[in-house]
Amino acid sequence: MDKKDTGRTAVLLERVGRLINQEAHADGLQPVQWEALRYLDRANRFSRTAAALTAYLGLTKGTVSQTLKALEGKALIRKQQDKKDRRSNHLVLTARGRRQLDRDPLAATASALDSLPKPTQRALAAGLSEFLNSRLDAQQRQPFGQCSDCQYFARKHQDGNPHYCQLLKERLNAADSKAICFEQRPAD
Amino acid sequence: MDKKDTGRTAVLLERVGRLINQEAHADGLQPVQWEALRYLDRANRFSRTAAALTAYLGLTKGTVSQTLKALEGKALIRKQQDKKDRRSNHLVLTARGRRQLDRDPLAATASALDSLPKPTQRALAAGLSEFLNSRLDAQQRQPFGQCSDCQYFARKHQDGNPHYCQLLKERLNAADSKAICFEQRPAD
DNA sequence: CTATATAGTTTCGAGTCGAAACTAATAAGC
DNA sequence: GCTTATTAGTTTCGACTCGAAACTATATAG
Repeated sequence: MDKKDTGRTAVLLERVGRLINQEAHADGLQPVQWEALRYLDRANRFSRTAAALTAYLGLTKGTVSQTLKALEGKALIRKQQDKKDRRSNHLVLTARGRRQLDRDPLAATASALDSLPKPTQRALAAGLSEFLNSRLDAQQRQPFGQCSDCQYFARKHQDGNPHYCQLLKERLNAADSKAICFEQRPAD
Repeated sequence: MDKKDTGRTAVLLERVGRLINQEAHADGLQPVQWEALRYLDRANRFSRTAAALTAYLGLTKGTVSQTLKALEGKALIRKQQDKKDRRSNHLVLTARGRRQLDRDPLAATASALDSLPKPTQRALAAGLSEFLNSRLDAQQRQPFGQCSDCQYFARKHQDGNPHYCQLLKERLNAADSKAICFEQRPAD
């Protein structure tokens, strides 16, 4: 693979991104609105805030605020004020929001991926993940990896006890541990 | 790789697309404007029209018309009326347009790709290409492959002569043959 | 010689996005 | 305590993308 080839691959990435974006218009939702719903579905309870979503998407907070307003208007999410810090809101998927995710247009992408040969699938996933993380790192953006792959994650804190986050000093149940977290820092 | 994994990969694709799009804002040009310049740089002489670009991008002709107007306003392209069919214009990169391509923000993407391990690079390129073609096919969109990989391509039409396109009935020089074509249909 | 198809433009309205100014609540310095 | 950041989030504005639909002009088919 010489320089011309990687240029070719970069164009390929651009085109695939554009294609997916075009397919992501569905049910009257914008691509970025779908992305927000997906995020809220996968983020752990510490990460379901406008600030974390802003970091995840790499947009400005003003832009994200508008997206959330639109989603709230469609009754797909709800804002719930934090008891301790009354500046901040927890974003909650409504039942309707969860139902909306059943019609996620990204399912078409996933099923197209699924019809590729398994080794191709694995290579694609690994390559994309490596590329994404290297770019996020270069831009000093957070990786938003899984909680259980984090350096602050203590597995089975004490025997029989739940897992534990040494940064946020919080207990983590099984679901929490598989969710993505804005504070996540990959272990090694 | 089960269904959940492909869902994960689909999200990865979405995020990478979004990231590249964000990086693609440079020099006062919009991502789609860069994409048009790149297209015009790679398309053969039969494919450098608004109609072909419209098919390539998968947008409506009205939208593409605006993009081209903007590029013409910046003196990066020129429209040149076809002698035979006066409805249609040939799009020509100006010298300035060609110089603009030297500052293509996609170069950052390419160099990030280049720093991945070679096998990862190859797998990524192959996987993306396979995925893209399968989606384009599903949407009945043209693949815009290289002229020389086309079923209408006659290599060295007669000994010592240039290559030849059996669809457009035109001679093809070496550069033409490596360019992308809106009429391209992959051989087998 | 009219019908229709094709290449492209224009106008409009809805939406994304960043910049910057803004409110309100919390944390930090002294 | 009291002032001064800092942080969470909203609002407003302007530039831009995009699709839909109506439009012009040229070419082709019956």
